[in-house]
Amino acid sequence: MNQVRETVLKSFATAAHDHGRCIKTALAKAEQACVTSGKRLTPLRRRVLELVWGSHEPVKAYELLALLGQEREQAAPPTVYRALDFLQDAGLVHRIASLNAFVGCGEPREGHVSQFLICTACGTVAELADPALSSRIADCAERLGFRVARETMEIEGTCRNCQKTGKAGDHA
Amino acid sequence: MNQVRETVLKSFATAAHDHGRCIKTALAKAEQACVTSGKRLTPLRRRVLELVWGSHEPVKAYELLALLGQEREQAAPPTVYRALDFLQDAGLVHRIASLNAFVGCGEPREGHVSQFLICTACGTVAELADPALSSRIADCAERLGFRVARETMEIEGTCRNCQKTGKAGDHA
DNA sequence: ACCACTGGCGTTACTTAATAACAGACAGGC
DNA sequence: GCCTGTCTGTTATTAAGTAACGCCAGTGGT
Ligand SMILES: [Zn+2]
Ligand SMILES: [Zn+2]
Ligand SMILES: [Zn+2]
Ligand SMILES: [Zn+2]
Repeated sequence: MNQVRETVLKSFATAAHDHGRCIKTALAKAEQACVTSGKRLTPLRRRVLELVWGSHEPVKAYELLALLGQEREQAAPPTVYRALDFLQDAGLVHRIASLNAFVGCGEPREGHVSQFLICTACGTVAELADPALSSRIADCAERLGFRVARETMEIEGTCRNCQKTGKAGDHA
Repeated sequence: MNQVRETVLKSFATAAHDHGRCIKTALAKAEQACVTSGKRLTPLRRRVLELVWGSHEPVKAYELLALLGQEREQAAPPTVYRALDFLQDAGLVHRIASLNAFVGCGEPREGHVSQFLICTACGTVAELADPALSSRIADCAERLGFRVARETMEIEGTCRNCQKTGKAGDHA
């Protein structure tokens, strides 16, 4: 049986981990990825990425906009959407379609699949990378003559912590 | 190996099938489902469902609104969103989150999973119902202590027809 | 017949999400 | 220095979805 890798390691592990480290390593990896791929991680883009990594909960574009607005005069929708577009293309953040929100990617590789577990109680999101799942999808598709280009998988439910603590909040 | 069922049978089969039949049987099933579950398929809801079934391509809420506006004076966003909410709850239509759009469900059962193949060339959507896929997801989740409530799976790519005809349109 | 309660719908107004289009700034290559 | 492309600022607009209020028809009890 294939081992499931949970890329956002701490996400469902402990509520109060050293999230500063998460942010720091994420930014370091991002810098690295951009250097090797020749993309420009400008201060604005870097800052937006940092804000996205503010937590392991998905962030809304207009929340980012508000945060940006606090620290610089000029901040309009295109400001944040352009940065997010770049970050998505670079594989540094993912968009969660079912939530209209964004999360940082713990393992930036361009064009990799996105499989997410979303806890509707605490709002936390964990990113999976299960090859068996992908290949099962490829199987289904192939049998119908369908060529897969991009997969969006967003699984809502309750994480271990929230099951224990009986939380039932509505981060739907 | 499990057999993959493609619930919207004609969707990727022939471009010009007898879609009138699709609509008719879909509406008949819907009536039936509502009767047995004690839900009220009012004229408005029925009409919206019919419009959703206008094709096998997902329909946007505001397109529906425009269509409704042609045939009745009174049509505001809540009109169509309320109907769509009802139809979703009844399992008669699905929302495709990655497209902000809606498609009719060929096999109305309340609360069943939604797995979609979306052709970015012709816009057509096919609904899968692969239990093996679901159980694989359940496996992954369980290993992380995650309890699954709802799964959203939206696979983009190219259908058999569009591969043959070399179409590359952008119904992204 | 009367009343109260409900669910469905019309209506207005608003929030949130995202994009278009144009202009200035700024860096790197020549 | 100057051209060129990319990044960003700015304004405006479209698309998507929701809140809140009130009307009315149907229902069910008294
Ligand atoms: Zn963290
Ligand atoms: Zn949780
Ligand atoms: Zn059809
Ligand atoms: Zn196609």
